Amino acid sequence: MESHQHSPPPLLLSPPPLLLSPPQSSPPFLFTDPSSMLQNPMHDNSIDWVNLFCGKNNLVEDHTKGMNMMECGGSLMAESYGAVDEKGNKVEKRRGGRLKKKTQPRFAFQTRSANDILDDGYRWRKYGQKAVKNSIYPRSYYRCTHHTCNVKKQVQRLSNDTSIVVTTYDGIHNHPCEKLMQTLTPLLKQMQFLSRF
DNA sequence: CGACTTTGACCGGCGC
DNA sequence: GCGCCGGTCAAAGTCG
Repeated sequence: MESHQHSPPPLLLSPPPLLLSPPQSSPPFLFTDPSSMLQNPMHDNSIDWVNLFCGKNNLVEDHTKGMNMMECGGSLMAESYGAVDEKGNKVEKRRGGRLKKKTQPRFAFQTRSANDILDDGYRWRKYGQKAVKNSIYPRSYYRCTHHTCNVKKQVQRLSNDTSIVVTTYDGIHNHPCEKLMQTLTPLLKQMQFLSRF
């Protein structure tokens, strides 16, 4: 690696937690037009987490969809804040359309990709696939393969726009992202070494 | 041979 | 009560 006179950007010196584990630290937002993520040099269809949390964001509430819409980093995202029960507690749909008290954060991403599997750096095991109503494409169910992690995600292609894949995350990873750790570990080691001088 | 995918069965809440 | 529907299970199959 070429040596530089200038110090590395602050991002590399002190990577924010979201770089190590995006879904863990990111707010529950949903990408609806993630054109900027395609420019991410790491993966063709991965999320550009860095761009996402930089810049000025415009927040607009959409009560009809139970979402906060936000423009950020060239992407349109949405936070699903879900339904509210009679006592004002947050609830969310669970299996069979049942409602339960919200216990885990849930956030979704819409990606324009030919590939159904969003490469988010985590390892997933598929545990089910279902045909869903009003969609010609099945919904796939994945669980994080990390033994202590209980995060799930659902992947479904939109029937009215077949180029868009909706990925819904259920829960928070309790471990760092393997891929990003692999990428960052050599960098961090080198920087720790250099910082001793 | 272990990790992962596929796929049909099963479960349980909801609406009628 | 019953059927529908979405989510999960688990056995069998596939892959590297």
